Amino acid sequence: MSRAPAPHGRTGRPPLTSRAQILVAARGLIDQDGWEKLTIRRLAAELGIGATTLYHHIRNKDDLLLLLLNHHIEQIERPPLPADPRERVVTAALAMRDALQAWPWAAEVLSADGFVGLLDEPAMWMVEAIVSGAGDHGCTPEQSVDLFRGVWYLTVGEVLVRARSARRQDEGRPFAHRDDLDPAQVPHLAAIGVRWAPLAARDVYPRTLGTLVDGLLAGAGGGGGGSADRRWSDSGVTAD
Amino acid sequence: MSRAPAPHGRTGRPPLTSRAQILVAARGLIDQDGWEKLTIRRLAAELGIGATTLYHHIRNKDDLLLLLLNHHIEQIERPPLPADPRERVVTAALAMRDALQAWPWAAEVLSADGFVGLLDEPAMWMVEAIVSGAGDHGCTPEQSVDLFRGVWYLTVGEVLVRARSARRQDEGRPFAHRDDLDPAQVPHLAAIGVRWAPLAARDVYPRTLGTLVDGLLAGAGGGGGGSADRRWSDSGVTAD
DNA sequence: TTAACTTTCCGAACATGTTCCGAAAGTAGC
DNA sequence: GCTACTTTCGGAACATGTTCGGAAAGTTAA
Repeated sequence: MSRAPAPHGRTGRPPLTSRAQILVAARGLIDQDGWEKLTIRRLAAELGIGATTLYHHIRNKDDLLLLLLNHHIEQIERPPLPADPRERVVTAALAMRDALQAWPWAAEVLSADGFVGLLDEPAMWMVEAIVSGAGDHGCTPEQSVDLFRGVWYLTVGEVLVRARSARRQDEGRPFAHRDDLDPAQVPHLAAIGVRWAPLAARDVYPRTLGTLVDGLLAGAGGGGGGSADRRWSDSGVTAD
Repeated sequence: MSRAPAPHGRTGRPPLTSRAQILVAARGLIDQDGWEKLTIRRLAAELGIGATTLYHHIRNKDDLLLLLLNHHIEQIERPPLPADPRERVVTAALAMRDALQAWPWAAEVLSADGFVGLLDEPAMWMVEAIVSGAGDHGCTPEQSVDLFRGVWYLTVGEVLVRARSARRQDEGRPFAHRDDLDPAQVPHLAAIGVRWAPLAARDVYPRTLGTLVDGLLAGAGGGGGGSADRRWSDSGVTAD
């Protein structure tokens, strides 16, 4: 049942399965039956190997999902990055959001494994684009990191909440979905009442993102003047 | 082994356990051994009942955590809500953040069960405060919901990401924690390098929140004039 | 007392992710 | 060919959340 006859001076039992095969099979199962049906034992059966064998190629299931996510992000077409710093930040953030949102399982990995800091280099261009946009606008490194974090938190929150809400019956029913709200206690919520659901279903991420970015950029580079880029030049990064 | 001899005209076998007892015991276990150690079987053992019996008092484990969260939020002291709309929004948002952040398990429930829309009335004052602040500032109901959603996404993202990051070795190591970043590919990230970690460890939520709220309020009520509150008055809500 | 009926309790069982430990299958040196 | 040695494979087992079917323990009606 062996496949490759030991490529080189490799010793030990030759592998029956490769990590790449596992990823392909996992991807196939997800595309076919949905990601909820992806289970370790099922994946192993699909590959014709024992369940526990998988654990010699992946650390655990979260790790598997993370590998799939990285693979998915790698294959995203990079949008052309605008020269204008503000537009670059917004463009990259939207790409981040779309990459995660198009992925029903992203929420699992996002929440299950921290996710941040676990992405490979191929995903870094989004971060670099945002940080560089901030820097080119005049932000200090500190302010640039703050900007990225703000954008990142907003994005993660949006993707997670909406992904979870969508799985329930009614799309995005945050609060006040029911009409039993006491107008004396929560007058505004009661006034909105059932209108909340359709309102919350709209996609306002681009607008909210733009507002946040504008505010953070204005509070950083705009008023301060040209002294900010000094700290970047310490490391050889110059605004081009 | 019975406890109460059938309070009223109740029929059937008298309950050995009440939901309240379960919540108290769960709370005790969490306070004692940490919330990771809270398991259905352990909780049942602590109560001296069978594991499956719990499922006649709670829907599932997520439901249990949700009940605990609601109970926790109920006991939060409500901060005095400022009359100024903008300050009211910020105050309520900070209260929301603190309530979730002080709770190591919040992230679990947040991500595990959607969470939004599952809170009881006692938590609604935070939402009402934010929506009312927006309304009093001149936002339409639509704009008010958008404002709340922006704030909510930012808050959820911040709490989730930071909770997850904290569990790992190094606090908040989003990206660029390692120094093997290629300066040719990601110059700004490489320039920041290991400085990212301490920068990302700072709490910038209040500042980011303030910026977002200011931007959303300015984009809604500020320029439009006084026509916005017409839609609120349809439902009998007047700015006081 | 007996016979329904109702509600609560719980042991057995299932699916899942994961760990342990030994068997299997190669290569390298003799 | 034989003996190490190394690496992969996978069955058994465990903890966990959860479901199922029926036993247990009451109340009400006859």
